[in-house]
Amino acid sequence: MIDLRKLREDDEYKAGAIRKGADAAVIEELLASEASRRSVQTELEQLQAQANAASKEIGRADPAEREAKIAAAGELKSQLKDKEAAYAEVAGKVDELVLTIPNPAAPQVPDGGEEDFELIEVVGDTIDAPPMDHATYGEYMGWIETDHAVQNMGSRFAYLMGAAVQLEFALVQWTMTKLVGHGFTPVVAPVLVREEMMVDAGFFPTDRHQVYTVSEDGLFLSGTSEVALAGLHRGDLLDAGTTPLRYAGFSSCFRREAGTYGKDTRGIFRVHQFDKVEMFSFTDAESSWDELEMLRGIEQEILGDLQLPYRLIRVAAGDLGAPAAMKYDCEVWLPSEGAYRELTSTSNYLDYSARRLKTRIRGENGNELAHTLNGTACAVGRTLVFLMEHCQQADGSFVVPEVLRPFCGLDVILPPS
RNA sequence: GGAGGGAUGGCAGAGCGGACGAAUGCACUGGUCUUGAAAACCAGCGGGCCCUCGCGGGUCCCGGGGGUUCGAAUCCCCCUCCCUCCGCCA
Repeated sequence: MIDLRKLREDDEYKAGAIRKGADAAVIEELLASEASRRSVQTELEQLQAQANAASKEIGRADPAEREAKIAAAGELKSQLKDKEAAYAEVAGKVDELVLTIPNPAAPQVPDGGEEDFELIEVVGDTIDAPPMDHATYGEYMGWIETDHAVQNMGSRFAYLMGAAVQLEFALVQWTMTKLVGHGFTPVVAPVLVREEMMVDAGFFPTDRHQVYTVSEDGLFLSGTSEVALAGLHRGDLLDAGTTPLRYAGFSSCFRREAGTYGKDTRGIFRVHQFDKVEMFSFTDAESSWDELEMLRGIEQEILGDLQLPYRLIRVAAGDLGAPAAMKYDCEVWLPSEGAYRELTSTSNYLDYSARRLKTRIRGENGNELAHTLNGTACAVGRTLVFLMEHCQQADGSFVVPEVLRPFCGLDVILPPS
């Protein structure tokens, strides 16, 4: 949730929201509602003060005077009811509108949409397409089964099988080990969450269409463990000095992929269910930008260790998603497509999500909202996609990246004879 | 899934319609005492929002949301969670 006071007072903040596609008219409507809410609140509180005083008097009054005083207080009560209704109406308007305003883009974020990113760094050399793209190769190796998956579960589902499963767990274990070394607390996060959690983490109402609903129980399947990790300090007032708090969450992730018909339909590049190791940090307001650089560094370290060629970009304002103020993407070279495709991403949400989560830090001069950040450590399925093309040899064998070998006990995986 | 019992400040725990934002203890902070510490004593010791340059003031919050009442931590309804017993289960 945005900072209403800042939206009112800071023009650059407001401009940042508009750069992300927020409707300027809606923002003005929100600001007008909020101004009206404040004035109604003051009036309401004055009435409440009168009513409270009147009631207290009744408690102290002589029994003889009570009846008259109760009648007088009853008069106030009806006024109060009207004012309460007026307040509820204007507050409801503010609450409704405020959730629709995205977190303003930070000043350093470029304008524009998907194509308008800022290229920061290109690492490693691109290679030519291997004999088989990942989908063909996955089927060839017996690693990806989609025929029955489609019949049983529908499109965009796959069975992962054979040595690919060992690679999957090796990636998870290797990543977790690395993150523990960086001071992260490992977490296996619940995937089903309540609606309030989705709202507080910043996913509802804007991304509701992307989320699977378990309506009978009022639960939602989260698209990333970020949701549950954000909830780890929901409502907490943290002591200064306890941050940063860093968590490495593992979970399966579920996405409806609405509106992506016909896009990335082959193999497992874009599926409804995948596993992911996610980094999540709670920091104070002063250190979140440094933290973002640290998360970015870990992502680059992981890609470097896997020897995947990639480019680092700063995502443009229009492509940030509602809660991020700034986002880096690491796009890895996908040889079969001759293009860089997104593998990992890290964002600074500033206090946008913490405001709803009510995650605060006790400070010398009052309490302040925490900042939250997240970053992909390893999107397992998609990492396998890239590995299947980069580690694929001319003879069809698969050379396991060196860093993973201790974690799966595999070195070279031979094709079926 | 069935039957009961609960949810109060950092923790423990009173209060069960009227001066209660809430006793008391512990923890914590400052002070007195002490060579120093402990003990003892004194004081302080929530959160959100609004108004105010500030001092300060107001309001809301006793799991969450509604309701009754002049007045609710206290009474009623719904929800969530926890505990005990039974059933089921990896």
